[in-house]
Amino acid sequence: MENKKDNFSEWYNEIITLAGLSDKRYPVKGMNVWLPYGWKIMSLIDSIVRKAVDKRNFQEVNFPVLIGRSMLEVEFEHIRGFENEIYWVTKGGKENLEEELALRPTSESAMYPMFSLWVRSHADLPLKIYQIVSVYRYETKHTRSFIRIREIHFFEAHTAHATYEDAEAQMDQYKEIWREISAQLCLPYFYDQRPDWDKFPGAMYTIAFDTVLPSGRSLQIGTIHQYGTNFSKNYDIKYLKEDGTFDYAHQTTYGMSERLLAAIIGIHGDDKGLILPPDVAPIQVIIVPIPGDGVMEYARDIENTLNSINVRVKVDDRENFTPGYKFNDWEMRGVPLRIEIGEREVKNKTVTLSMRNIPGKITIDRSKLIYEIPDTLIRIREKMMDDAKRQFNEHVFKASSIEEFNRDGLITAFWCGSKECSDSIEAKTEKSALGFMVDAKETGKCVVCGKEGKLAVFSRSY
RNA sequence: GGGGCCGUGGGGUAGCUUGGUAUCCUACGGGCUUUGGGAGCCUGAGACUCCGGUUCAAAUCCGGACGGCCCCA
Repeated sequence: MENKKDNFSEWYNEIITLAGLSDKRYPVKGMNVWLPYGWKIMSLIDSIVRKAVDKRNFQEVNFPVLIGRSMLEVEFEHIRGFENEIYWVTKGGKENLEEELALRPTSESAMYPMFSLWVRSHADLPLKIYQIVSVYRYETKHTRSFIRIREIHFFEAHTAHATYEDAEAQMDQYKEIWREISAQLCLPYFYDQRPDWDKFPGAMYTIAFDTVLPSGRSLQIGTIHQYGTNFSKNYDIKYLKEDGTFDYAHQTTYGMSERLLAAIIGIHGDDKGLILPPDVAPIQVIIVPIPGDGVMEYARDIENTLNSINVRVKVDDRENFTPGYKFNDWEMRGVPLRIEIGEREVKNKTVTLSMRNIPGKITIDRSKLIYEIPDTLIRIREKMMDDAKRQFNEHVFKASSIEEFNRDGLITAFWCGSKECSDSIEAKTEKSALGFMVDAKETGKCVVCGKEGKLAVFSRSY
C-alpha cells in the first residue's frame, strides 16, 4: 500500500479502491459508483446529520432534480455563480423542449418559488427544511473521488425567518449542529468568513468550516450562508406581519457533502488503511474466530450479546482465509475494534480485544463485555479526535511575513481584507485567503500592505 | 486556448530503443493440504484503445482519431 505521508494523493486513491468505497471506472467523467461499503458509511454520516437537524425541528423534504430555465434565471447574481457548471436538459425524446431544464447545481431556485407559496404569514415562520440528494456541477477541473466530482451527494438545509435577528440566531444554531457532527466524525476545523468575492453567489456572507488534509491542502467541509432578504426579494417570499404590513423573509442555508467522507478517509487513515470513527463504521466490532473446538458457537453467542446492546457486529466466518489475512483485511477497512476468539478464550471464558488505533491486545472476561465494548468504542473515538487535533495543529502555522507562508498547511496571518493583497499572496505562495477567522479578536498589520488588518487563514485548497 | 507525458488481462506492470511465441505480481474459478498476524502446491480462464499506413510479419515504426494525466494561460 502507498505511503500516506509522502504520497498522499496516491494513497488516497488506492485506499478508496482497496476498501471498496467507490468505483471510478464508471464511463462518464466525474461520476463514480458508490460501492456497498462506501455507501453504508455515507448513509451513517447522513443519519448523524439527520438526527442533529431533526431534533432542532428541521423537516426533511425532497425536491425535483429538474429546474426550469426561467426559475433559475431570476435576474440577480446567484445564477452567475453557477452558469458555467450547469448541465442542461434540452430534449424530451427527439423533440426540443419548449423550456430547457437544468439539473440542480443547488436547490435555491427549485425551493424558493415554493417558499413563496408556502409562506403567507408570520405564523408560517420559521420554515426549516432540508434534503439529502444529488446535485450536479459540470466541473472542468481535475476530478477526485469524494472531493471534486460532477454528481455530488449533498445535504442542504434552507430556512426562512421573520427577522434578521432570527436568521442570525439560526446561523449560531448551525455552528452548534456542526460542533455536534464534527465531534462524532472526529474532524477538527476552522470557522472562517469567506471574502466577498468568494462567498456563495447571492449570499450576504458565507462562513465555511475548513479542515486540512495530510497533503497540507485545505478542504472545505461545510458552509453556512446568511442570505438576508437577497433571495426573498427575488423569489417574492413575503409574509403578513402581526401589524398587517408585509415584510420579506430572512433566509439562511447550510450545505455539506460527501467531502465529509473524504475528510474522514484523509485525516484518520494510516498505512494499513482506513480508520473509521465508531459512529460511522458499518461494522464497529469484527469477531475473528481462530478455528478450534467450540469456537464458532462461542463467537455466535458473543455476536448475539453485542447485537442486543445495538453494537454493529459481525463474525468473519469465511473459511478460505486465515486469521492473519482477516486481521489485515478488516484493519484496511477501518473497523475500529476487533475481537479474537480461539480455544484459549473459550476455555477461560474471555475475549481478546484489539483496537484499530491503539497498539496491543487486551484480554477481558466475557461477562464484562456489555460494559467494556461501548466504553472501548468511546475511547477509540476520543483517541481519534485527539490524534486528529494534533495532526491539524501540526499543519497550522502563524506567519508574520510572506516568506513564512512557504510551508504545507494552513497559514494564519494578519490581512487587510483587500483582493489585491490576497492576489499578491497567491502569486507568490500559491495560497489564497480562505477568509477571516470568525472567533479571532486580534488585530495587526497586513502582511502585504501593512495596513490595519485582522487574523485570516490562507492555504492552497482542494 | 498553448505545451508536455501516457494508453498492455479486473487492478498494478515488463516488453517498445534494435519488428517475429506478451513477463511478473495481485485479484478470480477448480482441487488437495492449511488456519493465534497477509499459507503452500497443482491447475484454469483472462489483455496489446481504435482506424489507416509501412512490412513476409506491428504491442513495438509512421499518420490520424478517441481517452486519461500533468503544467501554463
